[in-house]
Amino acid sequence: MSPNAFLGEFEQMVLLAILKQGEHAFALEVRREIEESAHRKVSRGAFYTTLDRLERKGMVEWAEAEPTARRSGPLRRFTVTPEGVAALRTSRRALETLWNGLDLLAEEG
Amino acid sequence: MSPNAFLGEFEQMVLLAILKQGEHAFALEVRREIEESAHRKVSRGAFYTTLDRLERKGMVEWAEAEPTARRSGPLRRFTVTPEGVAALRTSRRALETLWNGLDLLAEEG
DNA sequence: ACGGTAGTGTCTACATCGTAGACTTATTCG
DNA sequence: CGAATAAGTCTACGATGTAGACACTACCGT
Repeated sequence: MSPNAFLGEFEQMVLLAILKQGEHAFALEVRREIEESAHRKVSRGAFYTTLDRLERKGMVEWAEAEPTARRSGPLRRFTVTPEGVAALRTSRRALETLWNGLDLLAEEG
Repeated sequence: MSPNAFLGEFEQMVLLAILKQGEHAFALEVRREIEESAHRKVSRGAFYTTLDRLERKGMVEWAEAEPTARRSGPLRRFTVTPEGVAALRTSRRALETLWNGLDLLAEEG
């Protein structure tokens, strides 16, 4: 994979939300996870566009699942690849290092 | 301030690096701080462009300083505003919440 | 003194990421 | 059947990330 495995912040959130749902997460649950954790609305467009980009980077994979209720079309279940986990780690470390020593700032308000 | 106080990842890094340098940080030192912490090159263009955008958002302020050595033109010293600190906190919390419970993933490699 | 070199900062241009909303297709309910 | 609902696709555009060429000034060596 390209060494330029940079991840945007929203991309990180999507990856993390998938991981939190355990293997083979469903879209709806992932979106809900992000909305609750980040306290912000996530539109379908934003969500799927980001998911597609992550797939193109090889950080996410998905498989179809059988429809279960009130749905149609292909139902996807997502998984984060090892590359995705590695990229996540890299991004986190960079920020952690910078935050190091400034943690007091993170506590207030 | 606008509710749209979103910060990109690089913007966060710039803000944090300024804070780490203490009040009135110099550009060179801030850049170096980022390069060392994130292990990546930071071009002048990327750096100043981001700084200007942060200033427009009211998250960074700067003042001129007297030249000290081997320099020319206006020498700037940067400061993060309270709004900047608040935005930083918000961004951090969103990701922290998502990382919560996945910390094992951050440790390996 | 003069050109080379280095330290700042500006400007332009483009790639990538973030985001909304309309559109499509298919299922359930009345 | 038609209305309401759900999952996913597509298009388009604004916000961020990033590089490199320019311009200006100060120091150095010859």
